[in-house]
Amino acid sequence: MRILLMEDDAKVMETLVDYLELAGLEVDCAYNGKQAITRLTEARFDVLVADIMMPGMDGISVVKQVREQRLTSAPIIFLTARDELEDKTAAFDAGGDDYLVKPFALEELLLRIRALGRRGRIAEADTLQVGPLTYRIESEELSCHADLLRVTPLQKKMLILLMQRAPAVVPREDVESVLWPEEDPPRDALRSHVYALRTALSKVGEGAMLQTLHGKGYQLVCD
Amino acid sequence: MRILLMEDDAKVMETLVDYLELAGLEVDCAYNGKQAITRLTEARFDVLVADIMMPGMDGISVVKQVREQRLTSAPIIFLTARDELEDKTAAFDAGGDDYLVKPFALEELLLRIRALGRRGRIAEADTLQVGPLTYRIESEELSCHADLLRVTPLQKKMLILLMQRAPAVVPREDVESVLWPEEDPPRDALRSHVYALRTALSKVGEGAMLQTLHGKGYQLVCD
DNA sequence: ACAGAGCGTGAAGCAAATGTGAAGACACGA
DNA sequence: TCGTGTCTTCACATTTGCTTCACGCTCTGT
Repeated sequence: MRILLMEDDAKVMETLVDYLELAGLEVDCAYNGKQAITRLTEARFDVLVADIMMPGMDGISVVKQVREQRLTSAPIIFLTARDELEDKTAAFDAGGDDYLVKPFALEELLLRIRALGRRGRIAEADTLQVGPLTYRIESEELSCHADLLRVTPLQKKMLILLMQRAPAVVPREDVESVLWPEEDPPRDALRSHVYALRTALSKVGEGAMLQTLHGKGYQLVCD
Repeated sequence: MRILLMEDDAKVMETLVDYLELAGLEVDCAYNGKQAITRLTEARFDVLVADIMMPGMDGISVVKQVREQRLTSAPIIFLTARDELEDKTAAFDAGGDDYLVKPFALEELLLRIRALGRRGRIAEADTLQVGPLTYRIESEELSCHADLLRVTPLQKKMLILLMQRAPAVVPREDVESVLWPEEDPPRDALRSHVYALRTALSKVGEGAMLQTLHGKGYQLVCD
């Protein structure tokens, strides 16, 4: 089971990682919200564990963004030092699934991770499919019909995002914040990448799948 | 959202039922394990809430049986007076999804019910339909009969509003405040948009659906 | 029936968003 | 060091969508 930890305190992080790895989980770390979002676009996780108090962007905002952009459907467990009902409400409203108040037993965190992970893992797929497009998650291969799609890393990231959200319209801002999580998005780059991706899709006869919705964003359509 | 409560204490049960029903949930009661299993074979629930201490058959055994027999895949929340880690381990092992120690705030129970219920719930209606018109909410596609309806964003917004309220008459002021929520509505724009929308509907043979009520507003009619 | 307001119709104009393609900037490995 | 692949920028063309305007028709109340 793969876990993503969001925690700014290096010491706490180390304790958590040690314990969870000892328990046989694969653990990945993010020390702030931006790192977390980046990791989420790169890999798949079964459960997210987020400290609510983090510098720059608090955990709740991160989770809100993650849920709104549907970066993952994995369950999320919040950690916090405060035991106030308002905090809990905010956490659950943001899309959290569980809430642990410090200090807590590490065993209990493990229990709750396993309980939530068990739930989501049932319906996990190993490929993403939209019409003739296929993305094999393990090998990270993109293909259309039977042909391998040759695209650059950024274009691949963009196409995967569109496939994850298909057939929904993905706002341009969402695409930008996934492609450039750290900095401000470059001025005209997105247009060029969309153009390039569409050209690549045209070569396998599916250029029309990538639609622009003027003023809104982009969308993958079938037929 | 439908909840099944398993609780042997009638007083506690009453408190829980009152609170949860006030919060808008549909609540069903079982005073022991056998009743619970019976109810589970009769109806579908989104979340189960089980007191661990119940006479005859304790909550954990009930849940074990429920999970083994796959009577439901709905998430289960345990209630208990004991805050021992072994109890929690047993609860999660049995197939529980959450664990609340008495005394707890009713609000917190509600939060956790909602968090878990949200996860499993069947998707809400995903299309809007008025006569031959269909709006697929996820892909944001408008179609008439089988043809895709090509309209501009503002026209789309207007048509969706009319569909949502159909067959009611929508006052012009309402349309304007939806189309231009921030500023004052432009002087003659609405008329042009209605005209354009009606033209678009005519192309698929449904121009007559969009009716004008002189001095009142607009309306979608079928036949 | 009459005046005035509301509405239909179609064209025109404008600003913003997007498409397009080439050229430059940059990092990285051979 | 060079070459390669990738990302970004820029300039220009094109499209899209919104608003305005002019003109004539329709409806409503008196």
